[in-house]
Amino acid sequence: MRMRIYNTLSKRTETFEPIHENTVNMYVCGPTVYNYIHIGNARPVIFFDVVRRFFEHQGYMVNFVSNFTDVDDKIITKAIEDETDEMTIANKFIEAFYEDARRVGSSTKYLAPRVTEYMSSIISYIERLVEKGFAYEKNGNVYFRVDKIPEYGALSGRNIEDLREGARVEVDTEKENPLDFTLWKQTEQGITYPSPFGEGRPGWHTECVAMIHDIFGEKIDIHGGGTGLMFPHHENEIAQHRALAGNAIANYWMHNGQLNIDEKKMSKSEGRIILVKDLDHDYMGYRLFTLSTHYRSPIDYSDDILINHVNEWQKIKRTYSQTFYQLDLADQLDKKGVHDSQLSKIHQGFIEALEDDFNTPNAITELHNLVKYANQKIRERNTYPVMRGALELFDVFFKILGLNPEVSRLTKTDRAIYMEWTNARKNREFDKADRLREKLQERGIL
RNA sequence: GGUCCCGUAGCCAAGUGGCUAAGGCAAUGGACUGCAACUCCGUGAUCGCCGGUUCGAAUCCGGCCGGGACCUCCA
Repeated sequence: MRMRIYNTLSKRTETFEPIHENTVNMYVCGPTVYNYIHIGNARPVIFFDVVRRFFEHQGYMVNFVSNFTDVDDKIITKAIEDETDEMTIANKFIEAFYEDARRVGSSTKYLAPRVTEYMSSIISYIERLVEKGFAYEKNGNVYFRVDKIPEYGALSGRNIEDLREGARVEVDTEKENPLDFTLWKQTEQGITYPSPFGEGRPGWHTECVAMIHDIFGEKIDIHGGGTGLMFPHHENEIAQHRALAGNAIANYWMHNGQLNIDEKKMSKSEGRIILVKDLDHDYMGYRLFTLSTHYRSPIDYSDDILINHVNEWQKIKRTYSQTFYQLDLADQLDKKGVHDSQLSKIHQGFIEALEDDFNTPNAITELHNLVKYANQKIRERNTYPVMRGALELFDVFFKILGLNPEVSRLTKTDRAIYMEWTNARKNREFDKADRLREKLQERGIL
């Protein structure tokens, strides 16, 4: 079976055809580093990590790139507030981002270009847009001529006419068209960079296309990000790249739905915001929660819903560790597992779910099926080869989903306590058995 | 005002024209257990409402009700 991906640009589910055989070149819009990330920011961090893991599992070589926006008004404001410089703020929150990404189980081993490292590329990209007549300079500011791109709006399902009608009264009369967006901004406050248009800063929309152009040198396979970026950010990226290269930069555009809190969009001003670092629950439970809804649907966060998934994760983890420990106790951990028809069926269901536009909820259903099956085998006697097979399958699923049960081999002490407990129960020494049981529970073995 | 999305059991959620509408959490009955926990087996749905298309609709079309997003460099 081939992978199928819903392409926001065509509004259809398409079979994935890589540009280069067995390779996936993908780019995901990263954060503006002026604050700790919130749980909504974590959704793409988790989801696209799974996308990468699954492609890799399917034998693709994945070149994953996700940027850091480290030049931005919000960073400047934050630097002034904290009486420091922009670089300090950016560095601090880049570190914090990596820490949060690891907390939620996502890999941080990928290329993460920063705007400050690509300034000359961004400037020359803008220059070329001006040369070709797609952009114009006014008083040190450079704007993109939206009218020059007939397809403008195709990604987000709008057209220039609708946008014009809906546009609020624009104070900025410098623009030829209120919909034109800023490529370069002449500024006095905060860090500035020299350019042929004067001292200033780049607008937000050029960095991704300039980086993709520089790093990949051509159109990429997948461009991803949150729905909130579809308009105007991704629309503007496409417009710029159509202007220079005549294509939409990426063959497949993927967008993850928004995360809401209590059915409303997260809002800092209304105090409805939860930072990843402040989430006082099991992060694997949070990851499971995120993956339990299809990525394109909005997802609603509440403490109750999260606890629901934290419990779910506890159960999965318990089954995994019980399978692991029982095999360990029987010295069967290093033997090869047997994959019976039931395990094969579960495995196949899991892969098919993910091939179908990354249907993680259905993949998780197969994980539950595996949990049930493993538990049944634990209760039966002499099923070690199948238990070992189940454990191997758990490992495959966990690797793809980025879940980590953190179970390691029993120590000598662990084994000794376990044996003692078994004996105490056999000898009907229940007081002793209860004390040992408590110990085993503390060690997470029971 | 313009554009668009969603409404499936107490909660989360899959399914988007066709066998008895997946799965999980919670609840509850039973089995297992020295007791318990864990686990296993069982128990739950007029698919927001009304109408239409069709041999057949949760799935398509229309209307209504309810919730939400975007049109402001918010993932």
